[in-house]
Amino acid sequence: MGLTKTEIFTDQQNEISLFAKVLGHPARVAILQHLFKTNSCVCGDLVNEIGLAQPTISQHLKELKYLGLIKGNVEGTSVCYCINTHNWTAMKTVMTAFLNQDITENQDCC
Amino acid sequence: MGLTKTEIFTDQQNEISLFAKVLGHPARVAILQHLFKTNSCVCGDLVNEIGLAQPTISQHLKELKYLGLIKGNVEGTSVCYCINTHNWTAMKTVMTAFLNQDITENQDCC
DNA sequence: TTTACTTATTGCAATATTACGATTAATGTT
DNA sequence: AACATTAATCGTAATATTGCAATAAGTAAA
Repeated sequence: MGLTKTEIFTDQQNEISLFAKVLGHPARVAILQHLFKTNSCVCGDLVNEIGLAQPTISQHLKELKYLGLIKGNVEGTSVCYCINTHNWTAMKTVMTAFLNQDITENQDCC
Repeated sequence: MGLTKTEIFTDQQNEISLFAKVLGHPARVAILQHLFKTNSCVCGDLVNEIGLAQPTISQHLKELKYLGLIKGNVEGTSVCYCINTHNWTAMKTVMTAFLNQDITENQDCC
């Protein structure tokens, strides 16, 4: 099937998994790290920085944009991409809450 | 192709994306949340709790185990699964460091 | 307007993921 | 041993993802 049954999970579970999924590819991790490092960036830079073809990078950027983690503005013939700090912070809040679930002393039972 | 070019990324980028990837399915998020909530759990409980078939749950458990986030011990005819707190903490450290990258004031340039 | 430059989109091939029925393996019970 | 119970594995179908060549679309400069 390859089709995730999202309807049987809570909105929260689906939200966490969607955020995690978009971070689940090293190219997208690399893109985000590069945007954090340089503050501002055009797509061409990313094609040079990362070793993937331009259409591939463009596709990854599209996914990051769809989830709202980055935004892009046209600047002449190129496009300036950067982190959407508001949405990044919101994502961080969701993910951190999940990662910081209480590990009680009863864990590691087996 | 469907084949990720891991060789062109850093070990850190690949590690982050692997952790994120395993969290990138709501069933695995739900399994982890259930293990956190109950401290100890057999697979049968998870099949009842989550609405997926037993082989599907078993497959998701296998992936979580492969990444080291959970461990399972045989207890009679059933298997007791629980969070591997040591590895969970290690994963949390890696992911938190990525999520907490500095957002400088120069961000949101576009 | 022609040319150059940059990014997006399309189309496609290859691999990966998700899900589950059927079966197997492993253990406990009678 | 025969049976019951539980989880893992196998096999398979359907969908998703990744990657890129080719092309299109958009803007700037000559």
